[in-house]
Amino acid sequence: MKSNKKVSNAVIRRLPRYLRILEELDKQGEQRVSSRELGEKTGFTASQIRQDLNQFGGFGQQGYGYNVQGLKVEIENILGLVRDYRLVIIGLGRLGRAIANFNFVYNPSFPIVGMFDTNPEVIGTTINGVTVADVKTLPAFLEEHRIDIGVISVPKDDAEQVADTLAAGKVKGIWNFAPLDVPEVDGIPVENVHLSDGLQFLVYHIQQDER
Amino acid sequence: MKSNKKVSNAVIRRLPRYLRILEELDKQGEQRVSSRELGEKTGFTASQIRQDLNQFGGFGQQGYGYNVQGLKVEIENILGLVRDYRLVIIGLGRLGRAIANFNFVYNPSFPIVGMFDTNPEVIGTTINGVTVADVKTLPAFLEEHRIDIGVISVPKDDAEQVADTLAAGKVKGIWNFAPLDVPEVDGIPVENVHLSDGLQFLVYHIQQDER
DNA sequence: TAGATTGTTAATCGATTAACAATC
DNA sequence: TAGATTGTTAATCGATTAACAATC
Repeated sequence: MKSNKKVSNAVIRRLPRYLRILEELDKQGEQRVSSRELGEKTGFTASQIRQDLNQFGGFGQQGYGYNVQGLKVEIENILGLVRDYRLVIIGLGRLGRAIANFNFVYNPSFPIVGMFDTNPEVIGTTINGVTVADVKTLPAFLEEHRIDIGVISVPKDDAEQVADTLAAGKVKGIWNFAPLDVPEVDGIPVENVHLSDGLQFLVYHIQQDER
Repeated sequence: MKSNKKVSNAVIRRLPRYLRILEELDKQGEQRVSSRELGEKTGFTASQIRQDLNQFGGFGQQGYGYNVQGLKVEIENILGLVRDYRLVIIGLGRLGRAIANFNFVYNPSFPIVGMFDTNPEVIGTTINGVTVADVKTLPAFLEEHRIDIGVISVPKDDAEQVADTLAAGKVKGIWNFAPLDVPEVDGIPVENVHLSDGLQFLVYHIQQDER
């Protein structure tokens, strides 16, 4: 760690992309990579990559570049990907089950350890080995277990209340899939996912091409 | 339409958010909204909102603000949300099925009219009324039907090849969920979705708070 | 050593915010 | 009319790119 002034979110959001490429290169057995190569593979400029990485430290070596595995580990450390993060998910309708399944397959370091819903037909069912409980039991569950991240996939109108319950239960972050922006509660970071926004952005460009 | 210089993507990406709020206000029966109110609800500054909207035209009225329904329609027009867009989805494993279900519920204007996979156990099954076909039949299907958007949810190593097939079949846009960045082919716009990146961004902030 | 590539400063570019005249 | 709020220009801010000395 080199500087103590806050690093911008724009930089942080690029780190997972760098990480993806580094994992790829590592799997291919590559030992070194230059900022130029990394630029080609990520679509950013070499200059920007060096600028970004130097916010955190001088990970490279003049005349050589970066050690693939070393840089991968550095970025994992920066992002905090050094331990598992335990999730609960609230709302196991279609969307919730989809997220649970996706997460089960693609994010093994983010185990979902609790599932909650209000629907009596859903409560008691088992998804990826976890039994869905009544959302009324959520506060007690959060009290008992140390939960890192709450995933919200309930209907829009219930989302804020769920966020409040999660905040009261001292989760450390909220990953929201309900189609509204959940505001920060108690300074707990929130990541609002709006898949449809990306689709609408795509449509804009499709329509531009049609002119 | 007022100016003909290209509007930046940063602006376009904010439009779906404005639209969400306007739909909400419209549903609540609100007739008018000021840039200040819109700013409070979206988290952007009033100044930025006026600046953004004026890239496309003067939709407001001094001393009054914006007409909710009018502005909603304007933004829908800008984004191109004036007709349905027909999708095909390739890859109906866990992730693909999740996306298909999500899309079926939340994006009714984006019907999935074709589903394709390589797995004999998946081919022939029906999801939301659509029967999964062998991916070998995809080129013929694209030839026969006018498809707007191809959704990619195949394993990483197959994604680029699928993208090429979609491009050859003259889709107008690609919505990619495979965990790599599909590059543009033939200038066809691509929206790469990386859910895990958002989760990693969240983890960074969680870990910062723990300092 | 010579060549390559970083780390870092300075220059540029673009996006956001502030300010206010226009006007409903 | 007076008050409110836009549209728009100018100022500021921040992020990206360029350049190059340092150095492996």
